[in-house]
This record gives sequence, structure tokens and C-alpha cells, in this order.
Amino acid sequence: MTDTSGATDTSGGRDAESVSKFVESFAAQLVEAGMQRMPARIFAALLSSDEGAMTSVELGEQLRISPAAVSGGVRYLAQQHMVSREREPGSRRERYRVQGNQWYEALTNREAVLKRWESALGEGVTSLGADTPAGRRMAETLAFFEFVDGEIAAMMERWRVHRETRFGGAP
Amino acid sequence: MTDTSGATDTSGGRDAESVSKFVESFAAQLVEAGMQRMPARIFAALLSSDEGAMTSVELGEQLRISPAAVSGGVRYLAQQHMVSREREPGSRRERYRVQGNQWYEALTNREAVLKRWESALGEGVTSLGADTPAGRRMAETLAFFEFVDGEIAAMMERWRVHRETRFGGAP
DNA sequence: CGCTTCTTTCAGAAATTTGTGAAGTTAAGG
DNA sequence: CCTTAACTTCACAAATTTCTGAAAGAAGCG
Repeated sequence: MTDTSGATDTSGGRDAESVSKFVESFAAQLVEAGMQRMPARIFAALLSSDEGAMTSVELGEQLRISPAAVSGGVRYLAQQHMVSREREPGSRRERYRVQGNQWYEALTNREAVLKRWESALGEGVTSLGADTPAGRRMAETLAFFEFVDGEIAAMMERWRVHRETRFGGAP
Repeated sequence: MTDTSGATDTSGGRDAESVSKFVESFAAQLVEAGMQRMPARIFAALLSSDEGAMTSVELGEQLRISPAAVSGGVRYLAQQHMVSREREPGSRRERYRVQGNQWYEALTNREAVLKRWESALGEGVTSLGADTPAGRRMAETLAFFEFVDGEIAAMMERWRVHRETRFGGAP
């Protein structure tokens, strides 16, 4: 089965090549935005799978990477809550799943990041002096991030509503 | 002047050491969020300067880096619109300035990034087939980013208002 | 015009990051 | 229990990135 003619499916895409093309190009964007290469590729592969889930072996085959690389990449993604791990009961085999909305909730949950920025800025304000020009600038910056923090939560709430009306609210 | 006692200013901070401490710790956060090290450090230094602007030489001295590193870092920051360059007329010496609000407008202007993601996702939808499960998932993701796009603009508008009432609208 | 002062570019050394093979660990199933 | 299938960890080689010194390029100023 190494023929290049009709491939698996000509009707709506889904031949190995067009999937791979998308995976690599989307992963490249994620990399450019600061994600590491392997996590990005793994994530893109999951996103473009029909089930939204793949096993270690499947990932390794599609991306041509070692089990070790899959393991590392998946661990990162799980830590970031961008994928979740499942085990089909009664098998040591794991599947990694991208949970519909879960992942962009995670993406917007730069919350942790924002919190750390805020904390660093707060220290900056006190250590440089709240009454100095630099201190005032940082206090304003801090206020901005606090504002954003709150806004993002509200935005995600609006998204859930918007989504329901547009896609007929899946869970 | 290498004494460690009274330093330059004991009233509100602003001795070289506490500035540097803040700079490095804030830069570290930026790095963790994906920014390269030099740009991050340069940016943090500018942010914590009283004038909000420094020359090449000042940056080099505070951060202990070569002129080449300053040049590279500053170029990156300028491309991202996080700092602007000024020249005091009649001198080849340049100053790099963090423009109050300009920079977080830039930060939220991941607009370019979002656009590229959207375009990649769009290609994904057509290439995988809009009627496949994977295609639908990606279409929804795409919708999410389009939604975010719009929301961010609105959020920044609200911020400007919020800011005026809180800080007495500077330009 | 040529000197001087800044900035930028470039090639390369040093450090860091990345991905792999191989060994190690855990649990399912005989 | 022992075997086997899966995932994880680890040390290291390769690739990439990062920063520097040196040279080159502009632009003010005499």
C-alpha cells in the first residue's frame, strides 16, 4: 500500500498526505507563537484526527518520531491541560485526546502566566517606589493585566453562549 | 564608587541592585512566556527606567551585554512594536522608548498571529473536508479564534475608558 | 572632507535545546 | 509468577540558538 494514485479517499481529503500537510503547517504556526516543536506537532495531529484522539503508536507513526518524543511531548501538553489522557479499560495502551473546547480554555488560561507577571510587576512597584515615574508606569501596567484577567473570564463566558447558538451547545 | 552601604538612594529603591533584581526577575517571566532572552531583558530594563527610555550604551552597561546584542534585541522589539526608536535631533545616539500603553496594545496584537492561525485552520477545514468530524472540530476552533479576534478589540476599547477614569487619561 | 561617534552586520565559539536509542518500570494476561 | 506490551527516563550526539568581537557602515561636526 505505497501507491500514490487514488490514495485512501479522494472525496473530502483525509489522505495521509493532506493530513500531514495541514499538521505540519499548523504546527509551524504554533511553533512560531512560542510552542516547542514536538508538542506543537503532536497537538496538530490530534486536532486533525477524526476521533480527536490517538495512541502513542499512531502519533509516532504519523509524525515519524520515537516513543520517547511522544512521551515528552504529551507530558507537556497534559501539563498545560491542552490534552487529556485516557486509557481504554483493561489495556496499558493510552490515548491522548484533545477535548473540544477544553484546549482553548487552556490557551486562554495564560492565567497562571498573567498571575506571575502581575506578581513580578507588583514587586517592581514597591521595590522601585510607587511614587517614582518608573513605579507609576509599572503600576499602570499592572492595572492593565488585572483588567485583562477579569475581561478574559467574561469573554470566555460570552463565547460559551455564542458557541451554543452557533453549534448547538455540545457539552 | 563600589561601596555597598548607602548606595544611590535609600528612600524609595532605585539603587542599581534593586533595579537589576526586578529587571532580571521580570525578564525571566517574559522568557518563560516565550520571549527571547535579550529582548526580554532589554524590555524589562526600559520598563523600569524612570524616563521609560534608554540609550544603547546605558542598556549595554546595565545588562552587561555587547552593543551587538543591544542592536539585535532592540530590532526585535521594534518589529513587534513594543518599543519605538527616537533620536535626539543632532546626534547619532538613539534612545529606545517603551511608549506607555503602546506596548500592551502590541502585546494584545497577537492579531497577526491569530490571523495566521485562522488561515491555517481554514485550509485545514477545506483540506480535511468540512463534513468530517475533524473538519467540524477545526471549523469550531476557527470560529473561536474569529470570536476572540473581535472581542479583543472591544476589550482594548473598554480598557482605554477604564484607564482614563483610573489614571486620568494620559494620551 | 575627514574625524569621530554610534549603530549594524557577520562569522564563529559557546551554550542550550532537541530527539534518539537503550535500559528501566509498571501492569495486564496467561 | 512469568511474560509481554506499553510507557518513561536517561545519557548522549546532533542541530540550533545565542552572544560576542571585529570590521564595516552612516551621520553629525569641525
